[in-house]
Amino acid sequence: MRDVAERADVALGTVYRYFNSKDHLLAASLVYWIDQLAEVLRDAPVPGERPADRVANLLDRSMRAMSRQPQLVAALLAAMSSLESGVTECRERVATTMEQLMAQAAGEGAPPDIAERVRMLGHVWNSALLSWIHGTLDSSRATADLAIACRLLL
Amino acid sequence: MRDVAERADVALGTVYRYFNSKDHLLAASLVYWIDQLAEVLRDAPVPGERPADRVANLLDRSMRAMSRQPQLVAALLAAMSSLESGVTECRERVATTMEQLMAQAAGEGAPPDIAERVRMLGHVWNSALLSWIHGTLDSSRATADLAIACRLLL
DNA sequence: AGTGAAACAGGAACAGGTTCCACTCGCGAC
DNA sequence: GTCGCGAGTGGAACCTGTTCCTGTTTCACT
Repeated sequence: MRDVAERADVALGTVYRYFNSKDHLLAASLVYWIDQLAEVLRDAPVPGERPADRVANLLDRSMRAMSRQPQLVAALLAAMSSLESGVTECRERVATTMEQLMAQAAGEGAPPDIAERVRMLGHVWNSALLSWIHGTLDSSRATADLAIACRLLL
Repeated sequence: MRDVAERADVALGTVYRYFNSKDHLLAASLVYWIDQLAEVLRDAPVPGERPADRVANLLDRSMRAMSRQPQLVAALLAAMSSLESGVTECRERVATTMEQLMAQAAGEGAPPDIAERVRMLGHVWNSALLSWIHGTLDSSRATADLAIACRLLL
């Protein structure tokens, strides 16, 4: 945090005026990151025959984007799982963005209870990401799990 | 950690001989906790007609057990999402235990690709638990999500 | 009995996230 | 013009997880 303050040319206390904690700061920067990713993905319509294919493709792309900065993403996601209050808001914004992207990618031919299914996919996405940064799953296996979940759920 | 050392009547360094970090200590105690829970659940066969019902019931019970000590569970789960090395082993032990329980509860009438489906359920379980301790989902909603996932996946 | 390794005590020291406080400065309201 | 206020400064201090070091005990093995 001292380094951040120095790089931003402000006092340490000033950083803490805008962010409750280090985790909050990191989580907020993940929100920024994801928003940018979402913007890029929104403009590039996902290919694929069936909804499951399209959503799987979307998640694959997101995964790929993240796996270009594994350490950064690991730090940001670790911060996201903090219990600190300011982080909660960030978590919800990220979750909403992802579900919107998925629902949109599902598009035509999606089952009527799509929202429910997309929420479940959101859960799998969360957990797969964590498994990845925790080293339990490498990025290709995480992507594979996501594809499986899409197939089973859509 | 100083308090732990004092309560255990050992020196601080001794605690660090057995646990890499505070997170490791907490994660290890979650492993202990879950193992006990698993023992209880193993002896009480889960009721339910179909596999989905039985697994949903199992997860409901687990959730109920955990929601008796929300703060403790929150602290332990927060520790589990640490990037520290010692914690990884604990995470894997917990995941294995849960998947065993679920596969066992699924029992007869389960689809042939049950292992895959149970892995997906494991993902949902992870994420639902986190959503719960993060306050995004209350425990009944988390249980509901788990039931939905069981229905869709089994 | 002698020895060496591992475990432990006791405590100092370090690191970095967080808080606190006294003070300054710019700016809009009156 | 000046008054009041909120943002910002600079730095000390605090808290607690973690490390390190020195000396001591325990115990299996020879």
